Amino acid sequence: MLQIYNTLTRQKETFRPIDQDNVRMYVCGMTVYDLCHVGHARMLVVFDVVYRYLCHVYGKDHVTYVRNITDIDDKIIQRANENKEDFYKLTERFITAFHEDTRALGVVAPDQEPRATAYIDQIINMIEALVANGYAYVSGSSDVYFDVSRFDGYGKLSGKNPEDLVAGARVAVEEAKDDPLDFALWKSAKPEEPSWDSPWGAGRPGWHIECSAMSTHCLGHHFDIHGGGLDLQFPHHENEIAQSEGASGKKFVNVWMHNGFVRVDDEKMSKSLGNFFTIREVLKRYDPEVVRYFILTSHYRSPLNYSDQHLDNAQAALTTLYTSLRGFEDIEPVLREEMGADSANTKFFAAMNDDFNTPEALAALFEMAHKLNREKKYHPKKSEHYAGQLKGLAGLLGLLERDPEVFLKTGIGEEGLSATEVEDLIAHRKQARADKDWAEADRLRDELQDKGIVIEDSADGTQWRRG
RNA sequence: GGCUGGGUGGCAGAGUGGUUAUGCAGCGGCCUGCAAAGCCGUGGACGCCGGUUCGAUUCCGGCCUCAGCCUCCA
Repeated sequence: MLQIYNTLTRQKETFRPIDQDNVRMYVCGMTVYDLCHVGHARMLVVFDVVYRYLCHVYGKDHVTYVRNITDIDDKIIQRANENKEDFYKLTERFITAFHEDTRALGVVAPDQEPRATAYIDQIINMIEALVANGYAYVSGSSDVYFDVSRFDGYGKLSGKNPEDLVAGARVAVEEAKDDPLDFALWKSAKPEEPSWDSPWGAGRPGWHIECSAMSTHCLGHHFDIHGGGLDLQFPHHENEIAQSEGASGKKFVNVWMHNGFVRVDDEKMSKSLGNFFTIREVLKRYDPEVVRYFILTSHYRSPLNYSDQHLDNAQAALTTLYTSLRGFEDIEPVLREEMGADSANTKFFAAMNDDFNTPEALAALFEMAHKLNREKKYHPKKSEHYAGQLKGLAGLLGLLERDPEVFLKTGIGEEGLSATEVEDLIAHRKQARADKDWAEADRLRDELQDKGIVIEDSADGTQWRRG
């Protein structure tokens, strides 16, 4: 039974889909005005694993994953103005870059990727419904605001109560609002800004309403899982609940999931602190699977500290797993979840069923790799069987999807020796060894070592990898 | 100030009322021409102070401390 921690109830719950034949998940994706950084990578990878696992449990055709793109908001307009660039061109540019990054990271494409600007009609309809239901009002400046005081239970997701929020509000009170907690649904157009016609005049949607409109339009008024970064919990997701339930009169989402932050030197990685690393920067120095492994070494709700040392560690660990698969290049991934299957398998699924405990699941992968290695010499059939299972389980995490030889022999970033140059030096060393010229053989090995090539001799010959 | 969530061995990071996390690094051994890889074995931990308990890192209370949200943010 899959257990998921629900932010709404602050406890782990057995996951029961509304409809087993159509499990529905929505995740707040990117606001596209800049390149993605490692913090975004975490969100993408975490929910990619959730999606993969749901597909495993319920079947690929029975899961619908929607991850939106916000392509109109204050930051985008601001950035477009700074660049003196058309806002549409700006967002196109960063959507392209975003897709390149997700592909590089092996993130499975969602079933739908709605863009806010394609949902203006639905957004307007929803705002009209909110006005009609008495949850929204039009200000003197023709902006439309959500009236937080009208919505019972505001704050239940983030564990805040509206009175505390008012007391601690550091928000500059906008004249047009009745109450500082109220938030904009529709912003009237300023000169030189992109705008759309609406019953309240030309303008553009507020940020929060976009996600409510896109998610309910794609998945219905009531669906299973809504995810996103911890920083979206308040106010974004709180507002989504208020808007969606206010407009439909139905419960919005059953399970809310929030991933923790990536930190740098114990501080949140963020644009404003300037301590971020973009995905493409990191991928110049580390294999994408290394980055994915690194992200999965901590539980998705825990903080994750970013540093080169941690990436190096992840690389070493992943190399160990790939090394165990050497010689099983064309192995078929095997997935067996039945009871009584071997312990590593059981441990893996128990871990994943326990709120996607990927650190435990990775530990199970190493158990499987050990079994595989132990049997390699005397029971190759058994070993092959474990190799298939290892590939199958790792595949659910998006790991070990490459050919081991390719992974082990591909260098990232630095130029180094070419494969043929390496093979050439190894051939020379082979001759030296045949001549029992150990000094020359060791000299060649040291030479390779200096250039980042690790040599491994065995009865079948010499293997090499970049280390 | 209000609200969340943390503090685990050299590093990272799970978990548990009494028994091995796991990875990287270390140490001993096997294997090897020597290595590497692999295998076998091994040392090392639960912020502080109380309480509950036969027994607490694990439950309860207090304290210290860190991070996050309360403003755009994955």
